[in-house]
Amino acid sequence: MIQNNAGRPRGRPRSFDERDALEKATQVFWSKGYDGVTIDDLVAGMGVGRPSLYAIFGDKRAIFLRVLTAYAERKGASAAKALLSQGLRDSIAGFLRFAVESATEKGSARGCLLVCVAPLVNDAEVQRFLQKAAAGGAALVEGRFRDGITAGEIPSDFPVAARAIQVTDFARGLTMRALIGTPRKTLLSDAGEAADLVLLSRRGNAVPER
Amino acid sequence: MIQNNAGRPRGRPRSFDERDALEKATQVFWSKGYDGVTIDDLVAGMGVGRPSLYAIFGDKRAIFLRVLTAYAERKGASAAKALLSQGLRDSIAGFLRFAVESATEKGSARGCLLVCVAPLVNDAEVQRFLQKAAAGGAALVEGRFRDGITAGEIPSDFPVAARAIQVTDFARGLTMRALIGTPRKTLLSDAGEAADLVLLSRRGNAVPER
DNA sequence: CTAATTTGGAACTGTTCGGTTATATATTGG
DNA sequence: CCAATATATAACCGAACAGTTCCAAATTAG
Repeated sequence: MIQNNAGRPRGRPRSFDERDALEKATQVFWSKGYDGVTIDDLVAGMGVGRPSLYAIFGDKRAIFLRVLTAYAERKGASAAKALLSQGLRDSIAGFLRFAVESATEKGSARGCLLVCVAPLVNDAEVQRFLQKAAAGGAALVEGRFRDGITAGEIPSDFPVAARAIQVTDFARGLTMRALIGTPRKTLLSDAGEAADLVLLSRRGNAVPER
Repeated sequence: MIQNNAGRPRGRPRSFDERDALEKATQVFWSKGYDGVTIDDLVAGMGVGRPSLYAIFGDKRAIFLRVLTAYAERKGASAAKALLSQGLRDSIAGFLRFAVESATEKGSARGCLLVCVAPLVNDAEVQRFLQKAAAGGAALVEGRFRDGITAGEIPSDFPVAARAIQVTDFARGLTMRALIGTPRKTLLSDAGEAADLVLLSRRGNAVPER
């Protein structure tokens, strides 16, 4: 009773790290899609034995939900960081560049779990989650636009909500094109031009570079 | 030997129409995704017996390739038609509106076989096809922009290639959002704003309505 | 009407899959 | 060292699946 604080949990210790196993599961779903993944794929990819997998993580759907939330959290944090660049144009360009880079990273599958694979999962809870995530992403960008207004980088009548959605739609488009094999170079260039476009004022003058 | 021109092909007549069966197969793949579809799904959905299915259409991959090409042809033709509206802004808006409407049609699955489903198919031939289709779509829009220059609707230095790609990226973004359940109304509104955006001149004045 | 031809339906076969069970292994508590 | 606990490995089971075979049904040719 006294010895067991911070002590190990009693029985045979696990041969895997739970977070690490979930990250590996992310790659499995990411590369094969939800329906394309079998339990054996997860067992092999996660380095967790079948019974342990069921006992600790649950079935395929439960694993996917955990993977999805963890992935969304990480990606959301990175995206928010990308938006923090000095200068509005660099922030938006950074956001889109991040989308492209993470969708074309070597050693990982192309595309994005949130953008490309999760939407095809036929599950109400997943769909709700994606709607929340999409709204969150747009809100993040919209917030950066608002800050840009405060900082005088864009006029106060800048249509922040509409442009924020357009930025996220661009991210989706670029990410889907990454999935079909469009080269990173092309997408990075397109991301830059998209950033320029969404910063055009309605009256038409491009936002000046900082 | 003389009677048999235009005559029926000899044995027991088919109980299904080949084109119709392929259209039904389209809906099956569209709603369930490639990996989510079993042969029994196709048998049930197409109204074709299992042995006939294999004999006439081949296996799942072969069916999907036929479905994909037929779908792309139809969709490409419809998209081209949508681009033919009088006035450039109506053309681009019509293109995006068509994307949204076909991705939110009642009685059909949401999203788009080309944009949402096919990119996840792990198949080199499918990927090549999608790259061609993507390039074709962008070329279609770019051609419309060029016509707009000729007609004096946009200045001659309008960045036709970049904006064409942006239009197709918007279409992808809108279509993916349709898939996760974004309401048609919202998407239609966003499509309109996207059309406005891509028609802004680089110096910033919106293209005047015709 | 009969033979030939083609499709349709049902059943069959070997494989893969999801999930569970039985048992061996590693660790803590006493 | 022994009991208790927790994980790992392997094997197992029924269901689902892909693809084929067999035979009945429908049609044409003669």
